Amino acid sequence: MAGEIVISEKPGDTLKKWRNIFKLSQKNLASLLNVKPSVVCDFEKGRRASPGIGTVRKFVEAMVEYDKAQGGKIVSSMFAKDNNNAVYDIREFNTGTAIDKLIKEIDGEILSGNGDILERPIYGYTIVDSLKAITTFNVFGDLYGWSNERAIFFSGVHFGRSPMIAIRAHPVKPRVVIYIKPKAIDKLATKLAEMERIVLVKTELDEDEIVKILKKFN
Amino acid sequence: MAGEIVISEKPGDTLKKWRNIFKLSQKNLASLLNVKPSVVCDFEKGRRASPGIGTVRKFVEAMVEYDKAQGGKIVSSMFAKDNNNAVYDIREFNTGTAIDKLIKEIDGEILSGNGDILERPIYGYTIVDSLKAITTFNVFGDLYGWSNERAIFFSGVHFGRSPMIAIRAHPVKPRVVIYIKPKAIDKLATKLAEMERIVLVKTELDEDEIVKILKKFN
DNA sequence: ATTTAAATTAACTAATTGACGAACTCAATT
DNA sequence: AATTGAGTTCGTCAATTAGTTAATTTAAAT
Repeated sequence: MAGEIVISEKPGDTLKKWRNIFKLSQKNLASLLNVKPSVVCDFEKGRRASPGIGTVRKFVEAMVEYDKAQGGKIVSSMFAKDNNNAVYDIREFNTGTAIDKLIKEIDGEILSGNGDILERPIYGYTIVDSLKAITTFNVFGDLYGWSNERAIFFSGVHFGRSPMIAIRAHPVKPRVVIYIKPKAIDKLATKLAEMERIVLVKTELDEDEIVKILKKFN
Repeated sequence: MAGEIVISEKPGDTLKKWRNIFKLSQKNLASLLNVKPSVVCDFEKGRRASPGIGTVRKFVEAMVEYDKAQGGKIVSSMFAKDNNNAVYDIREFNTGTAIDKLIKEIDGEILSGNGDILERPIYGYTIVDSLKAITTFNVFGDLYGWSNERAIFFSGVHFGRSPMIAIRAHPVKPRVVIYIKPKAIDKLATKLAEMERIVLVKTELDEDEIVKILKKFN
């Protein structure tokens, strides 16, 4: 939404489009923003060719909040992630974190990967239930946040075979794959990790502990 | 990327993060933008609390173009859609188009849906090969662009059963489903469409013709 | 044909941005 | 110890934005 507005040729048109989707009049939206309706019009008509991102944010937030107050129909149909409880947590960092530093923090054991790959920075992570991830339709598209310079945690791992096969099949690859309390590690998993030059790690911490630790990163 | 910058608490930090991902120095990026390095720094350090979206766009575009010139490594690993040829076309409109108007334009026959639902506006469409869509991992997550107020075209339809079942299973639903040259129409398909209050349509035009027609919409 | 609501336009401030350039810090080389 | 390079800080200034009021046009609905 915000991204579309910024990138679009005519931000005003896109703003208007969204206002319509949220079924708001200019007056209506203006009052949510505590400004006069003419302001809304000016932006939509492109009189302000390049609004500040603060303004865009205000617009977006006002509409989303309004929708939330009405029961959140529109937004919840847009981001149906809630229904998809395969993803346990997903977050982006603002500064890069070296892979080996992350591994140390979560008390991880390296199964595959060495040398300078371990010093590469990553910029986010995803924690996902491997079974649900594979059985659910829309997971693999949403698994990756903004960049693929990230870590993916899999919980509910038996032998670690399926997750690596899925990664192998998927065009976008993470830098690090971490198995949470795996029962065992299949040979093929490490082999595939090597082929893809992905750092493969296991940890005995559980999801909650991991999230708590990763909160420290920014 | 652009969206993340706009939304983030500290746009400067996020800009910096992306500059690092693209492996550019401030000086380097500045020269791509034809400005002095101090300008880049001022933005990253947040001296301009709310830069204009034009500025953000310039930054993003400069980095993406630079990457493209280098072979597009970073961007292509981010957006790996090309590899996924299940999606034939996907686009957003800026203004809403009434469903019945669209149906008329593509010479469609309504199989399910009536009354005021047909006047609802939609804001985009996706054309997808139904077989590939179902066999490919990451399609159903990416099928929807920015809003679900859209039409989905399925090509390669035999009885129209599987696509509707998939839609039934998926948490986000389109407003209109259009089968391109279906061999036949399963009863269950129309029943499911009614249940979901989705307008179901068939057309005898092929993908190319449809795209050509939809180009007119904005 | 009238009325009303919604949207657009215009004229005008005050605040902020977008840009420069010069001076400065802080590591890393040499 | 001197030099380079990357990044930071800041005073300055024209251009633009964010906002106001008020008048005007468009579009719907009686």
